[in-house]
Amino acid sequence: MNGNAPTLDDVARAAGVSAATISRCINSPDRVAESTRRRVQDAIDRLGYTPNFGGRALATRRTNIVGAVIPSMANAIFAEGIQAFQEELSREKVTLLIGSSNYDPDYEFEQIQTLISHGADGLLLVGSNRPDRTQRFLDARRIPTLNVWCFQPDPDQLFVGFDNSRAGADIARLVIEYGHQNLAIVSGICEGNDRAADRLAGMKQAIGAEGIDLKPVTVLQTKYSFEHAARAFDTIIAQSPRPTAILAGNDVLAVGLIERARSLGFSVPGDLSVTGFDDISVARFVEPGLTTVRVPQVQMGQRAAEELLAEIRHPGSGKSVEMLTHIIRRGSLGPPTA
Amino acid sequence: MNGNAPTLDDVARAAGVSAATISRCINSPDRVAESTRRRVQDAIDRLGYTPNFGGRALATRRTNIVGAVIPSMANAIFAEGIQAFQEELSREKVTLLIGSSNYDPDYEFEQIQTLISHGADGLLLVGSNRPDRTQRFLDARRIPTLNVWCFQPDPDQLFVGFDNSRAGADIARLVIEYGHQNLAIVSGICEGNDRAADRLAGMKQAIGAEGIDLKPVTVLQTKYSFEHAARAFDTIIAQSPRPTAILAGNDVLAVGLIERARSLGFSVPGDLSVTGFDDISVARFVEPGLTTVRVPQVQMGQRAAEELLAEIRHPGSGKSVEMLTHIIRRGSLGPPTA
DNA sequence: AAATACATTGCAAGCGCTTACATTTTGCGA
DNA sequence: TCGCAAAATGTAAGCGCTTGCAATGTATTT
Repeated sequence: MNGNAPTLDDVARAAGVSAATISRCINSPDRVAESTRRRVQDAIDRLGYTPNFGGRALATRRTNIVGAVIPSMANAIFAEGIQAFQEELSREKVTLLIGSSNYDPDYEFEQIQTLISHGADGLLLVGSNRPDRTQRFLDARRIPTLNVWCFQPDPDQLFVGFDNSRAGADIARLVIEYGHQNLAIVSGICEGNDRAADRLAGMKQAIGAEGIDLKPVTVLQTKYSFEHAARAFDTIIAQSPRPTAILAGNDVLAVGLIERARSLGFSVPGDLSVTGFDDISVARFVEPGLTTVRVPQVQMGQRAAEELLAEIRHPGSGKSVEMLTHIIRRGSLGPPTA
Repeated sequence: MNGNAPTLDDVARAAGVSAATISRCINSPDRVAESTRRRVQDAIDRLGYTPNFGGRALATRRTNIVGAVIPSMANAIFAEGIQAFQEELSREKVTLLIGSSNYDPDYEFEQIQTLISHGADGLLLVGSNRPDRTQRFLDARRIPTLNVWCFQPDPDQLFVGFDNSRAGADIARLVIEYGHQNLAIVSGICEGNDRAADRLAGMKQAIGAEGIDLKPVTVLQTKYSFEHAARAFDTIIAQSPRPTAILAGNDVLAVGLIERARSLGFSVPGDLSVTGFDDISVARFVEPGLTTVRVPQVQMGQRAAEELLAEIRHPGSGKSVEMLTHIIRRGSLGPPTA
């Protein structure tokens, strides 16, 4: 904190009223006479007073902080959603504390603990499968928690997300409709990442259901970075027969694949089709544009804020909501060339 | 907060000692006998106790929170630096609260106030020119503040950044060295953004110094987005004579320009060279790779954390540090074709 | 064995705020 | 003008924690 911050008492003295009145001025202005309110506001402005957070937290047993732990800040995947989430929160004067877990469950747990001990009234988490230890901690502390980016019909947990598996199946089916028989999948790393796992499962299931033999389908799991995607591309392109389409587990991978393909002289989708997942903003700007699954990030962020706040204010009142994804067709998926 | 959280007193009772001892166990374990410490630790674990943040903040007048206000979370520009900043902080058990200002000075002020009232011990801000109102507030509260992404030799303020103007001049000079005479600049919006303004000023100054007439140089200011860059490209490409090189104010703009150029059938750098600024991760992955100014983000984030913490713990001890940028040459800049 | 130093622990005040309750002021009808 | 309800304000008790100081216990020295 900081030594010269004026306190309620300072303001009270300056305005010639009691501390309680100042407090009321701030928290329920309508319980204070117009004239005093003006005088108080004046003093507040003059002194540059800001309520001390610790004191308030202590007294109300509420912090008006909600925490979010996202897997990564380094790419744009969560940026828009979080931004929307934050905007919605700040409309309600609640502050967002963000931690990032780097896709590591242990680190996620640490971040959660930090957030909680800093008084978060509620938590936004990405995905839903976490270690027992984490889940037990959450349960024990009865922290309102909402999971995004996934959806399960589970009455004990709150979700604002979508069915990754179904979306994965959708895009796989589309690729097959285009006539591709010879596929490869570049997935994110599934361990500890239910979104990646579900997407992959959905893709595989759809591929199998369409009567394509899954065995020869190359499936790679790799980190979400352009570099890793490029390396995955090199592996895949060495196969024979060479796949005519690559399904990527997200757009970062897909863009990495496309860039690598083109810099090696392959044409997309001429020699090779690529599909993505997420529809982040680069998806529209790579050449060719990425055919991908659109995730309603902004809407998801907003709705998550609403439901989480509801749950915080009236436990039990938050509702799970399933959002729909749809496929955005751009140029990166075309028919295979025989 | 949350009703069932155990308090110090609970632990004290469980361990059969006084609250003070528990507190000491946590904060200065060496002032407590080995045996008691074990007993206390036991009780803490058993009860799942976590210190209440508000109480602690109130008692110590320290929150161990530092705040950062970045202009935007929606693109990757600040992501790496902030990530590095956060990692450095968490090594010291300090938590980072992030706000984003959307490049709006008013909103920045609001975010700063929120951060302060939530008890931030110090602040990381991007750039240094802010409205008087903001600066006055900061001064009045004597909040340790550190500015990144820019550098000025000002003993009253703390900087960990670099000279945008010089870097802008550097890259402009390089473009001219390649033989370009007919230039355009697509800058970020300079109002309220000293980095953008400095970069632009540096570019102009270098261009003038190299004996090129500045008047006909098209200078556009636009928002940092692919879309806006694409629109700027359309304006520029309609000029005659058509510029042979476009200097972009940052990589987002540059990538947007390149993508737009290529999708309209122009070759880069054949028909047109493009340079960027920042060296964000896409810069390496667009086709062609972006020739740009490398900003040592990670290093900047780390160093900023160190200096800000120093300033917080011992006011006056934080040091400003100027970092160096250098140009990364990739394929997007080539000689003009006559 | 007494005196001393030091390590360990407890006591209690107070950090800045909210809020139930008590008190004062105001406005209005009779 | 008085009485009374309602509105406005004040009083004071904590919220959970840290920390200076006091009290106790233990080891060391003479």
